Amino acid sequence: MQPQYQPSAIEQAARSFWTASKSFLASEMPARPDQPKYYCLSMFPYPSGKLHMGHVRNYTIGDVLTRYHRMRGYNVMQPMGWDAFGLPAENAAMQNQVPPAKWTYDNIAYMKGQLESLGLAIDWSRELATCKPDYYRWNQWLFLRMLESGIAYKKTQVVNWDPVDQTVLANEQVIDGRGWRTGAVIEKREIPGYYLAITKYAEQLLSALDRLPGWPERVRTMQANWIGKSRGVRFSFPYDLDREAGQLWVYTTRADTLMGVTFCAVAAEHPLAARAARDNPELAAFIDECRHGSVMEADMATMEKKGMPTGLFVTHPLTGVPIQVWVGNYVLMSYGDGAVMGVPAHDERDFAFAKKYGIAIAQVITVPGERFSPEAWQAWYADKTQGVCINSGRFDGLGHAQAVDAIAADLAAAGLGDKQVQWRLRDWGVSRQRYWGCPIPIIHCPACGDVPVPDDQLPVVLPEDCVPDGSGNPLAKRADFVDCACPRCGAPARRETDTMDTFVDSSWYYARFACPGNDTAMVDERVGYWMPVDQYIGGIEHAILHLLYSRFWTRVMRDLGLVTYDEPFANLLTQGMVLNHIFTRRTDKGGIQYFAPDEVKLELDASGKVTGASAVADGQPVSYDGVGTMSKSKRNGVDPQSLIQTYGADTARFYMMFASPPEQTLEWNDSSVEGAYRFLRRVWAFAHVWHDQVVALNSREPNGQPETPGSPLTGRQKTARREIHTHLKQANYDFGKFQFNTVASACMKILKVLESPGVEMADVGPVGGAGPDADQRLNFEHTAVSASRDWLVREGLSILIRLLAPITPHIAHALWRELKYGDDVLDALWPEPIDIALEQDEIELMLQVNGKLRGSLRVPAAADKAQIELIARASETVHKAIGDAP
RNA sequence: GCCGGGAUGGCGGAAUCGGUAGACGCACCGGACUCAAAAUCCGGCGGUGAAAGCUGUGGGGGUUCGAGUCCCCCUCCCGGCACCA
Repeated sequence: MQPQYQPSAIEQAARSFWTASKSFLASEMPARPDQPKYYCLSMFPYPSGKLHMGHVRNYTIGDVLTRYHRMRGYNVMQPMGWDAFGLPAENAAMQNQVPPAKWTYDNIAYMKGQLESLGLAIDWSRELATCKPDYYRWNQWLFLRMLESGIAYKKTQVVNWDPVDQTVLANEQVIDGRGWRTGAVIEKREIPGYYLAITKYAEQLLSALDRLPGWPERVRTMQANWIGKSRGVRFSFPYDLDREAGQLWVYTTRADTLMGVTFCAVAAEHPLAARAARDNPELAAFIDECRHGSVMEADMATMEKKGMPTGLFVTHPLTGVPIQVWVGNYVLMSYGDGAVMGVPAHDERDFAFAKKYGIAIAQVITVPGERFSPEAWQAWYADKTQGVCINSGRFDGLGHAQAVDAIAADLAAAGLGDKQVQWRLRDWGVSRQRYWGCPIPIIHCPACGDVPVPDDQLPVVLPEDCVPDGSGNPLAKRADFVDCACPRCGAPARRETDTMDTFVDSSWYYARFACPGNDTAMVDERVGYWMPVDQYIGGIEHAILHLLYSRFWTRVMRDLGLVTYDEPFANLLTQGMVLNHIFTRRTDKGGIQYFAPDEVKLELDASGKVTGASAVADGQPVSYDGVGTMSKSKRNGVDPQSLIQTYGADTARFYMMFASPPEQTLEWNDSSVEGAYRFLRRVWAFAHVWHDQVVALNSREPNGQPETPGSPLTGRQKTARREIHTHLKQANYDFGKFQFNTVASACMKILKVLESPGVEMADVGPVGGAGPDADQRLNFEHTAVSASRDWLVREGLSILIRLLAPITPHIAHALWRELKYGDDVLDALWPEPIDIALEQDEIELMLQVNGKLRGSLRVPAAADKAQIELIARASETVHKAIGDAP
């Protein structure tokens, strides 16, 4: 055994061993029939070039769980793949004149090497890349099924247009009016495209959230908010304009205030607004302003309410009073019918609007004991469950719920409306005007219109040699792709050049992992064995987009009879981000200069407190700007590759697990990485020192885990053993809670116990001076004390190595073999604390008198309450505490 | 505004059922080894105090023999949603 810990050598050897023994090949036919399956999945990466720390954290968490469950006896599967379509490939292509396909495949090859160097227990035989035809053909196939069932449909609609990426974005991909990827201000454009009717599943997607106890509360809440169910009344104001009769439909959650309507407001894009603008240039100009200006403002919520009267009047559905219609910039065309009733007395926005334009304010709700004033209505009328109707004719005196019921009933009787549920969720627009994506399998025929590509012509293969130049979709210029024959009439036709949103690709990859190699079906019976995913791990940033789409896609597959489960991910762990310190300096020109943490020297006071910072280069002060996500622009990134090269994968993994619980953010600290390395070195050194004794014992009793040592343990050894088993018990508890930071600390504590001098000394009272150093341990005589000591060390090390195995698999693998515990720690039984070891003769009790801590007391573990009280009363501290009391 | 999560030493973080607050690590301080330094090892490390003790988990109340933990009120921080009618 090497005396020095050499991570690169032992890590390479361990990985060669795993590869040679096909250790991580998963099978639907487990070795033992009673083995439960455990499908552990980390969100697959986009092959952007190289791994970042977020990936390392994500995949380490997944790997720890995979290896832990394997040693616990589960039939585990941990696959990996590549979310390989996407815009960065096109951008890189434009910069380097390289086809996106080549760029992507090169990145995959490099990043796969990086993942392998982390020592992940991945079944690479299931690897997939979404940009390969054998994967995306099933996107196309399912899309065609959705067209048949009406889930997929084509429409022309105002869409979110990202001017930088030159493509449409789904609502989910627009954040604060900007593109989720580019940050560019989104424009509105009317473009035809394909949509998936996710709204048909809105009710299911919402109600099933309650049946996902393994998901974080936060994610479920975010999805519920996004789906946005609201109950109210949809009704119409009839109108008759120049003998052109019609109805202005609106939606309200506050039908009880219907009698307080003093105006109506419609969105700029509303047909009624367009009609009024026909002979009103001023209004037309205003509508134009709204259309172009509104989304430009990132802070729409605080934008001033603006409007203009249309001069058109509609009729109040119950009173028949004429109501003026306005165009309002605060009315959204995309929600409800793009029109609202205006009740200034009981709605904040309507109030602001009415006040600005001098529209009447009519109170129709009163709260007993409060005096109404339009300015102060919010203060006393915040809760709609209080208050009753007034000035509302026959509805006077009704509370909120009864008034809504009564008014809805009257509207229904008049044939003008009824109660309705309204959703915030919109259908999912999947057309993208981009090259590097899955082709939409449609052919446009001049005679037959839009014709689906027949199944036997799938996949529609994307040419991989295009180099985009930034001027639109290069597919449109590829005659060999575009020109085709209409499948229906055979006439020359054009192939659709839009590709699918890449979120389609990631909506079902987890199911495909269960069925590698099937080229005749999207999925097969093997999904029945592996799915749903038992543990999914990924970033919180996917809480809405990817996770909601996947839940929707799963339901579509279920309704087509492809799968039988409702939810794809039984348990979800959202790992925290990896942060690092940010150092800056203001430049002369007023800009900000960033300094990498290793370019900064911290100034400390005598207690170790940071008092200032300066740049290493020039000694001038820099300011500390707290922590933030690692990024190139802030110069605070740490490259996983150099970390692994310096310390090895085990140190990187151990540090990641130790620094913070998985769900919390992790603040980078170079010194703590050193600490992790130091610990693993100490583990190795300790194993080296005891190598011969442990090997001797293991060779004598190859299968032996005897629960009693050959010669009895000394008192100190007994205590040490109890401590080890107590830490083990704690570690097992924490593993169950996914609290890996305290598991790591339990490992450190166990090593500390094993290293403590008392373990190898006879009971001769307190040991004077420092304990014997490592070299002396080797020369220790083989007395009875040393025999029981060897036994204790062997047991302690076997526990420690197995606890470490999921976190630092390479060193655990090497030590397990070096010390002859067995051939493969992967096959070792998970360690369990032994009751006898946990027993104590004496226990320490804390003495509290009147709630104040007054000392401690050692009593026999078997003592009963009366005995303890007797001992306590006899103790001096108690006497003193009682005696001092008045 | 609404929803969710937080606040514990110089720092990252422990504390499972209401029962020794600060485990473990980092940083720092002292010592050993060394010509010296690094590495390593030993010891110390919330505040205050010579000590006994007192005090201390964002702030204020409460329940309890006993509260970081339970209840009420407040402040601040992080994340999500938001002219959603």
